[in-house]
Amino acid sequence: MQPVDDQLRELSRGAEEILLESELKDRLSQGRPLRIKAGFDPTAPDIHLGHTVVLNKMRQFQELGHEVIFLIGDFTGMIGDPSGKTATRPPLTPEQVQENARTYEEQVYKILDPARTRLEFNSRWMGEMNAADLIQLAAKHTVARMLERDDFRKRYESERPIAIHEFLYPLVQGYDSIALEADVELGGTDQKFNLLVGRQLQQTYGQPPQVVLTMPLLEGLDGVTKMSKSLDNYVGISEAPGEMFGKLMSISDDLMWRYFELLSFRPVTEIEALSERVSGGENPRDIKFLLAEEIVARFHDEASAVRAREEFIARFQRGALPADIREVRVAAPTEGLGVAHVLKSAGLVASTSEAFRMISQGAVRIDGERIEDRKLMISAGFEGVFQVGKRRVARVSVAGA
RNA sequence: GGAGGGGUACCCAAGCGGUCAACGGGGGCAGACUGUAAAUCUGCUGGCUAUGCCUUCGUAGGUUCGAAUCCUACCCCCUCCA
Repeated sequence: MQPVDDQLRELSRGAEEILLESELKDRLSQGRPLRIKAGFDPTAPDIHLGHTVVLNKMRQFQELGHEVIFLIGDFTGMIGDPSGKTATRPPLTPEQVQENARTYEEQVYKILDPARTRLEFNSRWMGEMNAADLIQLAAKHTVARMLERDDFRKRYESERPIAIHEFLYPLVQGYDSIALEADVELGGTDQKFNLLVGRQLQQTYGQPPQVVLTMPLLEGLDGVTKMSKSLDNYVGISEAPGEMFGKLMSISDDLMWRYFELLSFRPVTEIEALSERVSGGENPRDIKFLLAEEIVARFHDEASAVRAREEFIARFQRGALPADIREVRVAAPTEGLGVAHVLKSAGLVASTSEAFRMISQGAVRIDGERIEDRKLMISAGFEGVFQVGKRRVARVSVAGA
């Protein structure tokens, strides 16, 4: 194992908070592999880069020789965690949970080392708990302490309802730490309260309290709100290389540094050097290329990353067509079909109204030539590459009836 | 159970009898520019058999030449009282 100070430096990189750092140091000094716990809700099996911030940290622990436990909160998921939500989440069936867990595994092992990851489900111990056990657990914590949690307190003060089971949720999560005898628990900053409950409960159950390590929430592509699927500002880790590369290139030059900090495996010193190169007048785009390539290579491979970059340059710098163009056949009467209808049938626009709008804005091209006549008829038998803007392309063949 | 406020396009939000397919902002899309799908600027942002027509302002009716705007009923949300 590496020296404690080296480990500590590595582990605190990018971390929002470590409670308590001195305790982490002590545990690392024991020279044994620590049990690292991180819990995941089985409701969102489509992992995006935002989720990987914590996964990256888990991986670091693995690389340092610690035991990482990937805990799927199937029991809690079946109840539904309503915290911070406006609407109650629909509870999941056991089948859905199983299905989601499988999807999770496939995706998560792109970052984690499967050989060094222990997969657990909290139903293993929670499923056996009876009402008396649960009440006993509930007796270990007080309402006042629950109300310390920001969202509970706000709701309580503004007289909005808090259901009793919402209080149970952090308790169950804390109990997971007891069942696993966790040394460290990782989570996003939004999990801080729950993680701290775990610390407190472990102590009442006679265990040393776990170290809590929180990671910041990654901003989405817009750079403002946190990355989430519902806001559609995310990069899914299963996305195609080209798509992933393009999305990463679309982030603002400022946001790029945040992504480097939280997503890149490059050493901090190297990132600082990159930053200086930009200050020195280098094109930030080229630095962004490095980021996009690293990420694409991580979830696909090096070759795909290089190809994605080359295609990006060809397409957006030189205006070339993408490598694979979707082929579409559109049926037309013998007298032909208006452009707007061809575009709509080919799925390049949502409606003929949109097609007309795009034409009037100069966004439509056929075989590279800009179309200005909205009444243009495309005759049966015509075949060509239709473009709407830079990103929507299809090779359309118009077949006679 | 009582009193009051509100439901408008993807989101927020104006409009409160005709000039409203509906101000403004956000988001999105497109164009220009560019060393980037950065930044910036400009435009667009209901549908269609398209310079006209059709459907939209919680739902269903009604008044009116004419309603998102007025009336009635219903549904939903919020605040206060009990």
